[in-house]
Amino acid sequence: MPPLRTFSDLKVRERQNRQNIIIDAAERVFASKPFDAVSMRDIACEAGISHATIYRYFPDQQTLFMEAFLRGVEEVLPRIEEAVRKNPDEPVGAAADAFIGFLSEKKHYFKMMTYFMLDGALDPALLERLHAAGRLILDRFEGLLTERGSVAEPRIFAHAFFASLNGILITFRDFPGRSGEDVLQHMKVLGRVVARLFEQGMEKGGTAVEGRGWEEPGR
Amino acid sequence: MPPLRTFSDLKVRERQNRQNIIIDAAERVFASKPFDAVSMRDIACEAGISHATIYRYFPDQQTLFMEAFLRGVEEVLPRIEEAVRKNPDEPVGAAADAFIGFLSEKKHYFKMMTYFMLDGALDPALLERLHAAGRLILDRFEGLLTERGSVAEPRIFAHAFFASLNGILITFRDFPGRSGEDVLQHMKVLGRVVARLFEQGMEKGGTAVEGRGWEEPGR
DNA sequence: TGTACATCAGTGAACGCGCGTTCACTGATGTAC
DNA sequence: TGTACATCAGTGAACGCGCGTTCACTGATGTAC
Repeated sequence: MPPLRTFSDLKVRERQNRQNIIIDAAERVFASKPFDAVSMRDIACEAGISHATIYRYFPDQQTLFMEAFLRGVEEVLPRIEEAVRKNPDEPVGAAADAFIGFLSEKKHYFKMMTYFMLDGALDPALLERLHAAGRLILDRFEGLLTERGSVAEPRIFAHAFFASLNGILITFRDFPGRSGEDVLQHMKVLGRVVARLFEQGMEKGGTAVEGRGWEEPGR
Repeated sequence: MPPLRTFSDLKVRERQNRQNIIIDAAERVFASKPFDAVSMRDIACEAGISHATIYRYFPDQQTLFMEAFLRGVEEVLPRIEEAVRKNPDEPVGAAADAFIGFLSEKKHYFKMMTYFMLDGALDPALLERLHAAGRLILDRFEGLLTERGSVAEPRIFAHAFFASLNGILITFRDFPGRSGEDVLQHMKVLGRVVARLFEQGMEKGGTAVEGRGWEEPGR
């Protein structure tokens, strides 16, 4: 956080603080009810302001949602780093564990990610921010995998690994009649299985499946 | 289809036909616009009836959606069988390919599946039908995997494989600035990578990751 | 053959609701002269 | 010191919309007597 030198700086900071309070409120609301049921009025109520006030800080709902989501990405990366640091003998498994643990604990981030991925009618500028965030995670996964061995197309493996972890989260979250603890345990087991398979694949080396190259947009 | 012996049979059949027309219309609407944007009025319009008429055939929206979705499951299984039959030397990869190809072609089924999995507020009876459908697919995947080798907990591997394929679909569908053909190609490559890793894991044998047992509900 | 009745597909209008967003306005604070 | 003005956070009411669902009703068909 840059120091405050002028009254003008303070004004900007205060505005940012107010924006943050709204995002905080949005996260709490997202955490408390299904995604579809979250309205601007709910968020405003949680933040203790009128719903009209939100529009003084965010141009529309999608932007607010995206800001809230991007916080999740900022948070998950340090979690992965920490897990890798603590488990140097099985970094991929630890990363999978951290990823699943975090997105399972903070379900609203995952719900938002799924929503954004699924609906597709996002403003292009917001979409680019979403993909930039995805690329950060892919970069980290690719780094972890290439430490275990060398394949012709490591990025493909990173894509597949990332997708697998997402799939575990979407397929098994909210399994009915299970405690949250059991579900988390099961998802983590699946994450370990996948991580081990990818590690073995990297150690075995060789080429990825034959197929055309694939450039991520904006890379 | 059972033969028609009585006028009463015919009446039942005709009612089923009308239900099917509504479900057909629903699928066409789902295929044409984002999930959130599909309304009962749209579906009625597509079927050429008043929206009130739908309620003479389905008690509510969720039930109609679920009926439409379950058709997808009925369709995907034969596709998998056919792919396996045609590619006896790499059944897992062929199954992954068929699964991804089908759900990518019929995007609305996948959208519905994601919606149901994500939102969680389903009627219990409908939820059970959803899980029964999932179990059918898991059974088939488990069978394919165990043909390649033996592990302590094959069901865990089937779960992870199923989840990975779902993850590929949700993570990479609607990649912006790509033709549908490119995206499908990429997803299929990822599916092959995952399939090969699972095959290798099964061939290598051994135990799944340590973890508590996991019983699917209703099994 | 004729009449009264039952069944049921189908319908347009209406209900009640909640949504995202906008607007005209208030009121507090700081500034220029 | 006082006054006119500018800025801007915040607001309640309203707009316009579309949704899922229900309701009272029509009209066609078959049935009982």
